[in-house]
Amino acid sequence: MTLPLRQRRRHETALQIQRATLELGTENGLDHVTTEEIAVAAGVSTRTFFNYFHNKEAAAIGHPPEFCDTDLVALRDSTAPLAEDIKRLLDEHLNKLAEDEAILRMVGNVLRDNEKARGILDGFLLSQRKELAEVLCHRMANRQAADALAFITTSAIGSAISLWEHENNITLSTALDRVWEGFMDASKLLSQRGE
Amino acid sequence: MTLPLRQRRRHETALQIQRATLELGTENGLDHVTTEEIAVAAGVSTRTFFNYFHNKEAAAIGHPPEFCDTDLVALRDSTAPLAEDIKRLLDEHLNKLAEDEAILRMVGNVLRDNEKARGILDGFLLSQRKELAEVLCHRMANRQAADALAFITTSAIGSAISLWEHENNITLSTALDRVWEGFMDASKLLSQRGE
DNA sequence: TCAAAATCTTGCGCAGTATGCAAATTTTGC
DNA sequence: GCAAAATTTGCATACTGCGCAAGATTTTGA
Repeated sequence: MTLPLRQRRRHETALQIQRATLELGTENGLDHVTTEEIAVAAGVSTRTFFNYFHNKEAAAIGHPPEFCDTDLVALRDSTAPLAEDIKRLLDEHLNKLAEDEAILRMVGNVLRDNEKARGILDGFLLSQRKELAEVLCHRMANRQAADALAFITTSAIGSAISLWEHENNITLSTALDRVWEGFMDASKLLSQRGE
Repeated sequence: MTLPLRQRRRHETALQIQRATLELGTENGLDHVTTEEIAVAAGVSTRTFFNYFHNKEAAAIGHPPEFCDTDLVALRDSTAPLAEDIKRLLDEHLNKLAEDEAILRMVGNVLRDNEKARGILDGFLLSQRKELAEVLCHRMANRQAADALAFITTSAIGSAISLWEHENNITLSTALDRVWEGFMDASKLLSQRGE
């Protein structure tokens, strides 16, 4: 836990920049705030801003948490029903996301009307999906099915966050429950009388 | 079929710009080509380029086909098994996409390493997903399940294209078959012993 | 058929984005 | 403390995207 000063500073500055970006960005939309304004608000020079992030959209997204390695291993080796195991992984992951709801909400605001930010987030999801598909391959022979499950799983996270944003008085956790239930219902509907 | 000259011109110029963008973009990556180069290649001024598209990434994506209205109505009103109906919709849609495989392949190239372009495409998919979820709501009580199905459906298109790009000697249609089979398998796996 | 109205193209100018480079500053290890 | 390593910063530069107004083209309607 005792990282060198330099690394702690770096981490902290990155967070400050992300916060400044999100706060200014949620007010009037990220497109209407300049990188210079963000840099000033974060207390660094414009040039330094670009040392931390390639662009303001990346700064808004920041460094979202990845799937926890131990959770992935648990998913790979478990023999419980697949749906239960995946749901457990999602619950764990959402707990991490729920640690800073303020940021999560602001990220949502920015994503709503910024295509570039969505693209950047999409990149993150893509790599998570790949990682997950790799793990799921160990539990099923069919590669395409593993990809499909990975797709369903990662998109459940986004759907849950979206539901949590739009409904009032709902926790992230119950939002995920509702979304997951929807996916389970959808699975049943698709399986019915399928050839 | 006899549109005014102005509209036909407009449509044609848009296509020329898209082609120029994709051809230059696939060579060295879209980031390494300037809007001015694209404009020159397309035979218009830089300013006109921006009259047609907000940015070069949007020019690369162009105006992808949407779900056909009659197909959507058919899906809504059919009483056949849901999986069959959705597959039929997807087949129709992919046929339209397959009409210009050259463009489709170049779009894929550009998307691979351009976040902004992915974000723009994501916006298209989002609206398609909404449209589809609206339709699916008529066939099931559960809103979340409709959203989930819409998600699965639209992502099958992307997966199919991706598979078609990476495997040699495979048609778009058979790529979709494989992907869809994967989704069906995934559905069955999720349904097994689910509470 | 022709002139007015509507629409489109283009050049110019300007604010903002992003990066390379080198000097100044800060942190680290000793 | 001090030299080496890493970081921040200002400056220069190329590119993006759009407002504006002038000029060109197409459509409309008599």
